[in-house]
Amino acid sequence: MPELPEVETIARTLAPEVLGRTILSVCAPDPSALLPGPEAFAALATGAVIRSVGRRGKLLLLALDRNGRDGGDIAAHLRMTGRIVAYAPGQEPERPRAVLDLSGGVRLCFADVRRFGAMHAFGPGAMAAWPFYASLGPEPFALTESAFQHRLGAGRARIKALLLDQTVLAGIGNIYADESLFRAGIRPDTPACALTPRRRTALFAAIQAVLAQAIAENGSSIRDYRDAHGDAGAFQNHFRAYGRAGQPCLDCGEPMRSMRVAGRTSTYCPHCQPDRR
DNA sequence: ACGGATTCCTGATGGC
DNA sequence: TGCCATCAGGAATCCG
Repeated sequence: MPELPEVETIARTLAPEVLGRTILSVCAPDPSALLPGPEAFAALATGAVIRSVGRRGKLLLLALDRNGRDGGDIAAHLRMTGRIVAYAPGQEPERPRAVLDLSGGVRLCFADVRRFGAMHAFGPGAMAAWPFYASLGPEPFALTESAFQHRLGAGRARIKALLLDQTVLAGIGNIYADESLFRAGIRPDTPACALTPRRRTALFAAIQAVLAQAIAENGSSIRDYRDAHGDAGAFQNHFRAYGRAGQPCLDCGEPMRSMRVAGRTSTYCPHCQPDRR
């Protein structure tokens, strides 16, 4: 599922394919893929030039330019199975929900078997008023350690629920929450009020280290994730917690266990991630 | 207010 | 081999 490292990789691989190209036309085999609707999307996007490719949390962002002025934005949320792939002329998109035809014969394809994701088009300045966008917390790499400590608060909310909350920190999903908590030695259901400053420091370092390594490995490909060239990532080969329930802990050999936290399967080592310290 | 359950959706998987 | 139940989960929404 595309989280911060995957979307970052998509942005990096997509940029050289689409920067400076004009959106010539839009088609949507699945009209629900485009918001606020296929006609409105086409009206906002057609004729605009892709000025920059970026990321905010798990959102892939295309900044548009129209006649040298701000042309609005396109924000794609891939949820679980979404893919954004740039196809060269002659290549055929695979099961697209939406296709943007760009100058030079390039086609930007949005595919998404489970249809949870969407591409949103916004006029100039309008994206900032989108509630989801406006409520996003800070980027994990644009935040001081003390600010991170403060954002976790001192309530009874379980730490994993906080890491998954995009208003607390933007970009972390189930994979990187489990991996970060394992590396920090913190059980997923530990309440924030039980985390000492020392534990929070370890968690902050673990989050940054895990995300940086995952970006360096071009993300994690469990099943669906691909970058904008259609290539898989490699961080799934470095998982130490996610998906390893029943397998021996790579640090101590004890069987990994799983529990439900915040509605998600959470895998942890009962020895290396003891409750409350 | 805050946590939990439900909903959306389809393909992979496992049991029988 | 085929069928069916279960599971995967990001975020909106509802509910206690």
